[in-house]
Amino acid sequence: MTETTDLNDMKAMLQVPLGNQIGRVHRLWRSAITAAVQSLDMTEARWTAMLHLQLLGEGATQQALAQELGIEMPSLTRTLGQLVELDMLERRPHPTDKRAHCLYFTPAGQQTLTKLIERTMQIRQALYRDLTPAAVQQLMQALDLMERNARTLLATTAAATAVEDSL
Amino acid sequence: MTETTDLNDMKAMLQVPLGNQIGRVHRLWRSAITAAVQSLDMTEARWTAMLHLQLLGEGATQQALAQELGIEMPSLTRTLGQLVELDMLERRPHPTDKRAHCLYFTPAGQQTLTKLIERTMQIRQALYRDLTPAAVQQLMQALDLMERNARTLLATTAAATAVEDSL
DNA sequence: ATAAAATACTTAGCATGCTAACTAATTGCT
DNA sequence: AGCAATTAGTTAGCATGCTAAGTATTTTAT
Repeated sequence: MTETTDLNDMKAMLQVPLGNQIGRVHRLWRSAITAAVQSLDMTEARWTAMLHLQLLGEGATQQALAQELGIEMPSLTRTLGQLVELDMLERRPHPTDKRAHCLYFTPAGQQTLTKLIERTMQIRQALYRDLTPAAVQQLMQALDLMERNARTLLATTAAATAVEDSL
Repeated sequence: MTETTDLNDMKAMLQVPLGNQIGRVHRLWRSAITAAVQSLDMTEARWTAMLHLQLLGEGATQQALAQELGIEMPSLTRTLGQLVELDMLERRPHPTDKRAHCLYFTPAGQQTLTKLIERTMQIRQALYRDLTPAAVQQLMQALDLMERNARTLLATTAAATAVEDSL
């Protein structure tokens, strides 16, 4: 009996469009942030870059920041260009590597950062409403697992699919 | 002591860049799918529309499908245009409402759908690897909660921010 | 019965992710 | 030392979400 139930559970699990739910929550979360910070000339990509630069510490390279954010360099390049244009950040030459740039906040950027931290804290609070710290923890762990699984999958799928289609 | 710990937990929770993790997993999940179905001329938006049309049943309107997908009409219009172009779907006039279109699979669309179902099942299986059905369930519940919270927040934030900024 | 409001859909254009392809600098191998 | 491979960054262009604004139809309210 238990075994049957487990199998059913497993089957049911595969029907759940979890990926879509993740996408939906991501879009909503993005909207919520955008609404809260647009008056600071900030968009999702911009405030994310600002906050994560602070986490890494000023002086980080673009490469390091891209890694931290989990996005590709070209995506970041565009956003950083905007932030420089807005006088939030500046790119300084790397002390030893002439290819690399190091990122620093401008005074205006520092001010904006402070407000940003305040507001995103508030938004997180609202989004996590009714979620226990334990639940957030679990959520994070489950997402980490899915991230690892996805990376593994990506490393192997392309080739396999090509073979399959040639049949 | 317990109280202090709870407060610390709460504070720690607010530091977690969960939103970013959600975005990251979403992008990876999208990549995994795209890799698996690109040989069918399918992209994330396209296969999602196909599968959810099947869930709703043929004959659904675009509006109904947009709701099911959790996206806005213009996003869906574009994707449906592509699917019609690819001879996967057709838009037929609604029997009573001249504004609306009803969606149906073409024979080619039916065939593609079958393969799509197979492959996405496989991918889900891979992504859920090491996650128990209970964990998936919890993940889904937590995401639902966050979705509701985000919707509530969105309904109120814009106005509040405007006021705050005027100070 | 008719004018106003709402609804289904489309079109146009922005934001942000991506890959592909390029330059310039660094590292590594012989 | 010198050429090949790698790495940091950029540019160009696609995919897919969005909002704003327009058209045609339907519903609602007077």
